Amino acid sequence: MTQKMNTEARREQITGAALVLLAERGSEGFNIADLAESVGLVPSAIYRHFEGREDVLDATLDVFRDRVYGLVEAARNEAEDPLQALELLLTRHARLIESGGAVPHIMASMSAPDRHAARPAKTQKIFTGYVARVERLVRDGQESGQVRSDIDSTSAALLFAGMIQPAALLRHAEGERFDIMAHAAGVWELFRRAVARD
Amino acid sequence: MTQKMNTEARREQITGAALVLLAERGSEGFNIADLAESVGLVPSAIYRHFEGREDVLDATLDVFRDRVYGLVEAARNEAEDPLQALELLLTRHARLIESGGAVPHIMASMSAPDRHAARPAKTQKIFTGYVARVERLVRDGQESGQVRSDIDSTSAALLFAGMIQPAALLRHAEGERFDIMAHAAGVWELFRRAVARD
DNA sequence: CTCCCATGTGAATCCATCTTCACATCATAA
DNA sequence: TTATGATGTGAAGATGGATTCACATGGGAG
Repeated sequence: MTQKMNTEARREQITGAALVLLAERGSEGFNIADLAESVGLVPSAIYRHFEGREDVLDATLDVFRDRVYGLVEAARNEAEDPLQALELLLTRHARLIESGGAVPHIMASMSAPDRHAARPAKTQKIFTGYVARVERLVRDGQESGQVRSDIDSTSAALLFAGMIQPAALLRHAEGERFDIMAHAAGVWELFRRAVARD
Repeated sequence: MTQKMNTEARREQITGAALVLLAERGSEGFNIADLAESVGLVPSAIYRHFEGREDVLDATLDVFRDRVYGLVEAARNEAEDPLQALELLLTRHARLIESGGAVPHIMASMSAPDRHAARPAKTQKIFTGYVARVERLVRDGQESGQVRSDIDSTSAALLFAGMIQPAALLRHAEGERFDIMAHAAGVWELFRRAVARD
């Protein structure tokens, strides 16, 4: 029999594995059997720790949110200034996607409505929260004079989000052939030119 | 009994309805019963015109591709120059999303793998085809001197695609409250500043 | 050391779809 | 007008995955 674990540790293990599966296949392809297998359990064992599939997804979404928001906070703290924070954030997103943690893929896939329908609302809230955090960085940049004051911070934040999303799709489509780090660098140049005060 | 129709007309009606349903709920929530109902048929009738669910999705993807590529061609033909074509294209995407035809939503949702797995490859091909077409517009702009020649056309094309994708998500999340036309205008200003030769 | 409850298992069972099938009906071609 | 094949219908069957449940087992409190 698989080693027993207390529920708390097991839940973390499971949500972590779920995040990987979601990045690979989206929520449609996500199923309990594969999830169980990926943590070395039998499907029914999942129900010792979660109420059901939807509950797993919900908990996984929490993990996801914390990681993504954590990325923004880390970038903010480590960078010297807001513009550099944005660049750092972009780089880290790219690296995350490169290593398989397809953030935007998850976003898109989880927001598809299902009949129980608490999940899409939650996903969307995570996205708007993300955009709001980026927007704050942009506004900070405006206050510090690095970013042009005549641009709309919301537009800039959405544009920033948009730099990452297609990259994840392409990465999925083309795999290794798509050099996502190079993409990040190229697109950052464009973004900087659009928003930076020169 | 529902009026009979010849298969060709019925297929068009069905794929059209499928596109609407996909935009609303993604491929996960897409089911034959609802599709049948939305064209006033009984589920089994769908099988008179398609081999099965996957076949419906495949055919719908064709319709989708033609519409999206058609949008690019139309913009190219109607505009005076490449840059204007891009702006026109962006506006039309926005309008399409506003009226419920959530293009990027469909993209993301259809690319999720399933076990038969021909669909994701096809979806991704549509996306890369779209990016390639936008990239051509960018290069045309470079040749005509409107667009800076020192930017990477692929990066620019992906950035362009990225202007639309988050907008569709937000539109889904916030509905009417999110003014997508205003977003398009704001983000276009940024894009233009990034790529236009001034 | 031993008992017990949280955790793990395998075999049902449930359930929502998709899919098939025998039968009905309409469009249309001759 | 009528025969025929294409299209529509309802009910039954097949499928795949989620969920439940009775039973097994091991880690740790006492």
